Amino acid sequence: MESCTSCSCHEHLCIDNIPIFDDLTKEEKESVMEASTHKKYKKGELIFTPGDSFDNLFVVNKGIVKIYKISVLGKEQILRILEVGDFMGELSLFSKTILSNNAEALENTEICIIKGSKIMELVLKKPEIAIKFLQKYTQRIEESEELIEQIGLRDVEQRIANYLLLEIEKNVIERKNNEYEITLPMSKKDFAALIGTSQETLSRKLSLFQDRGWIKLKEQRKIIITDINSLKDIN
Amino acid sequence: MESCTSCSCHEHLCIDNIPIFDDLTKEEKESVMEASTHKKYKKGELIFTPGDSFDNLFVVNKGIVKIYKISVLGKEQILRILEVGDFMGELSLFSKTILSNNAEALENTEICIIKGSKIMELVLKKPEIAIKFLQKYTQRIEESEELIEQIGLRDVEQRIANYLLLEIEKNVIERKNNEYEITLPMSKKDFAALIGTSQETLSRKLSLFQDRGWIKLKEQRKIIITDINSLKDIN
DNA sequence: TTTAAAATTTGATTTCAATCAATGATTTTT
DNA sequence: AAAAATCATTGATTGAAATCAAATTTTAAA
Repeated sequence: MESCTSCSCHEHLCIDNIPIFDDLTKEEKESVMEASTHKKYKKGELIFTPGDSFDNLFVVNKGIVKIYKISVLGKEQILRILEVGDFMGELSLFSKTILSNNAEALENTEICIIKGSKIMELVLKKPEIAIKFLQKYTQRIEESEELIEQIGLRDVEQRIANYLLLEIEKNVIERKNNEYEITLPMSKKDFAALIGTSQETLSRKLSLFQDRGWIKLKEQRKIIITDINSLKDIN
Repeated sequence: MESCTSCSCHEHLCIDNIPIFDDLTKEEKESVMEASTHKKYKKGELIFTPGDSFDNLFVVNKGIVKIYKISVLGKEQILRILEVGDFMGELSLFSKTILSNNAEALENTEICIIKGSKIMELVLKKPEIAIKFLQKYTQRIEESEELIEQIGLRDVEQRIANYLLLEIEKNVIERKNNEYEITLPMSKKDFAALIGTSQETLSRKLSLFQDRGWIKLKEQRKIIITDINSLKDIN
């Protein structure tokens, strides 16, 4: 693979960030990368909006992206948060759909854009890749259904508790006995939009959790869980 | 293909009901059917519940099935309604997931159960099948995300209107000028659980729509749309 | 058919969360 | 460092929909 001196991007990193392509040979990876470009987005910039129609896979190479829907009144519902290695735009990959979501960079972000035709070619040639995509899609469906469950069946306190517990499962830094420090990957405003509530209600509930001795609110995005069992109990 | 005299099922019908397998040869179809069994469920019977773990694809051959989640308080959230040709259990097909939803027959239903290993074999051999699964999954994700949008961003009136308009798009029997007759594939109770509201609220809103001259409520499951534009306007 | 069981509708009331409003705290920009 | 903008908290109020309760209607079963 050519070294990447003529551009500021990191081609070799991009595909290596996507677990789906792990099993490709070096040559195959290079061939995919040849069919791809890079793009940078500043914090707050829109990557795509409803009505756009691309035939590409967008891979997050650096930064964080939110995928969301927005109502005529301006209320947001976040569908998911993408971190490094996650991809988007897959919905128009195998059927020619028009995108119906918004994607916005939550911080300065680098996106690697892989041509859809290249992916299709790969899938047709290597069914194992197809299987991996199917597994990823399966996971996506499950996550969507869990969000439906949260919004449809749980109250705000339960949704917050659920989110915090999930964060502990993957991200945590344990401090001392049974204290866990979470750093939100987004603002509280976005956190509210993810769990389907308003920022005011979220703020009130988090204060309440603190009053109850379940959590400690540190910096804007830092929360220390002090009583994990109580969070589990309301769930 | 052997004629199906020794059993009451209709093996030849089953796979023919699934568009994904349209392009298979006769031999391939037979080979799939050999790896499948049939099962009948009475109205109200559970087909699977959370915690179950099958490695099979369940195809609806006759009847209607609801896939749903249920809260500790007994509140239901329907994720989707399956009609003839739709399938379920796909989430455990390509990754070994434990099922997290409930599936219940809404009327007497026949299910065709295809071994997961057979599907996997097919996908590995014929990438076109993989593509078709990917397209189907894409559609599933979109539908889930639309449900999230409905529940998260729209009020009950909008959700009802949206559902009615979607039904018109696919199922309608047009009567006379701009009047459309819809037959719900489920009870109003289930309709409520699908759009994330209570049966009482749904009933009130439908009566309100009727008072406004937008619809006429006929039999329990029959609704005549008399003013489609008003339904579109609140959406 | 009669009875029993569900499903639906309507009424009264409560509740959770949204909205409106204002202040305070952070972060970003100039 | 100051100014502007964004984000977060807290208070007061409203509102949409849930819940509780009971009556009707429809469907299924004896």
